[in-house]
Amino acid sequence: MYFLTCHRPAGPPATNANPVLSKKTKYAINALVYIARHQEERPIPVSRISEERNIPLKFLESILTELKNARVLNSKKGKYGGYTLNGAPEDINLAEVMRLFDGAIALLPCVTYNYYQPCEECVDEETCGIRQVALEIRNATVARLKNATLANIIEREKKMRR
Amino acid sequence: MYFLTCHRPAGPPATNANPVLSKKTKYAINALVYIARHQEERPIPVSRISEERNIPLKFLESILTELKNARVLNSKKGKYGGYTLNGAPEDINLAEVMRLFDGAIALLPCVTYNYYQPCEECVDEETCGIRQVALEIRNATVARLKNATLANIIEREKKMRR
DNA sequence: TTTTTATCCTACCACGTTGGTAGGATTAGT
DNA sequence: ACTAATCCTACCAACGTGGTAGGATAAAAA
Repeated sequence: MYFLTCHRPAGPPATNANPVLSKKTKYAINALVYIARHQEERPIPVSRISEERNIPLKFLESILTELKNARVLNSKKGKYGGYTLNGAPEDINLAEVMRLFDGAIALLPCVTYNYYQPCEECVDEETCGIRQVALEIRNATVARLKNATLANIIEREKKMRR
Repeated sequence: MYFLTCHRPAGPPATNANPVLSKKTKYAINALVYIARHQEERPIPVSRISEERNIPLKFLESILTELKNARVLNSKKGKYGGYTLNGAPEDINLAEVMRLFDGAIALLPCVTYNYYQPCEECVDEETCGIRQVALEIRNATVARLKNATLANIIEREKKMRR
């Protein structure tokens, strides 16, 4: 799978690296995968995930609280408390998580579903060529993100290890 | 083409609309399309594009200068000066423009080509399941963006008008 | 019932990026 | 010389990101 290797060759100075996913979202995904992997045991406390995945404790705390409020996680307070998944690993996907923290998944605000708003500078949205491209990209991206459930990610990682 | 309609129904409060493309990039694309459409005439001054497409003059000025420095546009100074495309409309695509202004096109910094850098929190990049998903999305997105040349966008818009 | 170990809640803040504005220097046709 | 363009430097307000600090609350174990 040659296309999996994309280490940077000699080339442009690599200034402006501006990835789409916020750290918050990445932390959230990492934590969810971790929890999904260790489901059989007791609820998992934030402190453990923080140590194992090297995520700032208090920041991660706020993230998991948010996931709990969104009903992605269950929480149990007190000693031996912690977090568990609210659904099956097959039912939690990256689209959901990204939408929760980073909002819309789209190049343009006018092609989002949950957060629609027009482009101010747009003269005619119905015949806007850029919009069409953005819409196709959005549809393809969302489809892939929905397919990427926690179970799917764990499965992928198992395959890669061999 | 039902999937082209995506106006927002009753639902979540539509707070966090966080599209990927910066205004700078959108302005750039709009300006480029405009210039491509009016190529036959004299070089096109910033002021005209600013008025017609409703883009702040001084801001657009800086954008077009940047496009010129990147050799996407030619400029001609002085009276009756302005901007012209440096290449054919078939040879200027959205991937190029986006990379110029917004940098990498990717969900994660570890799947970018020109701007590669590892995820700090990543334990093992080679077997990272999230990375695989992000890489597939990147490849699909870049392919579509490269296909979206100025000529292609104009063609799309012509079709839509009918 | 006290201690321990969790979640949960509110407030705060430094830093960088975005989306501009202002003012003028330079260049080139008429 | 005038006019109409690009080009260049500097500045700035507002906002989002990525945190930190400190404690209130809850529950299980001792």
